[in-house]
Amino acid sequence: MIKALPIYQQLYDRYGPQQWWPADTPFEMMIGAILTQNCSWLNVEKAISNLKAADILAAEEMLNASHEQLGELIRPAGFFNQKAATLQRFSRFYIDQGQLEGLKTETTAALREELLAITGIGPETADSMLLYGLERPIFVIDAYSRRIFSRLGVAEATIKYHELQQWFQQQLTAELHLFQEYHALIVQHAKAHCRAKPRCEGCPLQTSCITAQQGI
DNA sequence: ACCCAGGGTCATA
DNA sequence: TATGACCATGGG
Repeated sequence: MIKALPIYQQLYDRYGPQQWWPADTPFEMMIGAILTQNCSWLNVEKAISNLKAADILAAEEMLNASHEQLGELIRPAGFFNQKAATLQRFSRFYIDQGQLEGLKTETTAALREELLAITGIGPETADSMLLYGLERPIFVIDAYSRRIFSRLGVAEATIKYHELQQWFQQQLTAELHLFQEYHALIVQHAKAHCRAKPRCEGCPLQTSCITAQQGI
């Protein structure tokens, strides 16, 4: 039976602390979570840079901007029509709940339900916001988590989001810092290791490359 | 030219 | 419930 903590330790030994999420403010973090959906972080940085340059990286300003202007600014992050609409729906919610101070007073379960009710925000985006923006100990699952842990034999490749999340949360103590670092390390492993050439040399997980086509 | 990226929604069977 | 189409840009 493979345990989650030894895997974490191997990743941490190799890559060190990640200090996620890269953002100046919680609101910027949550905007980044929407923008990074199925798109490389490099493109997200361009979009965020555009939003900052236009001085609308704030909830009120984002609502005042037109759909067309917002879409143009975030164009590098792809799916810009969908994401522009999602950004404005999220900004509406953020203001209605009393911004960061208001969100802080809500329970994690209530916050999660409310975030998932926003069209364009699914489980991974909501949990990323909770973990890194609102500092709640929720374990974030992504495509890499599925590949790694299915290839390690922990679960089927088609395991549901909630089930794999429960697998982690049941055996790890719910410590914010641990959950934040663990997810970041999984992403770092995909970036730094699996894209290295030659691929998969000295893989700390001994499970080959975790990109979609290059597995075991 | 192809594959992929720090997903999510909606229609269909 | 469970696949498939669709959204769209930029890097390797």
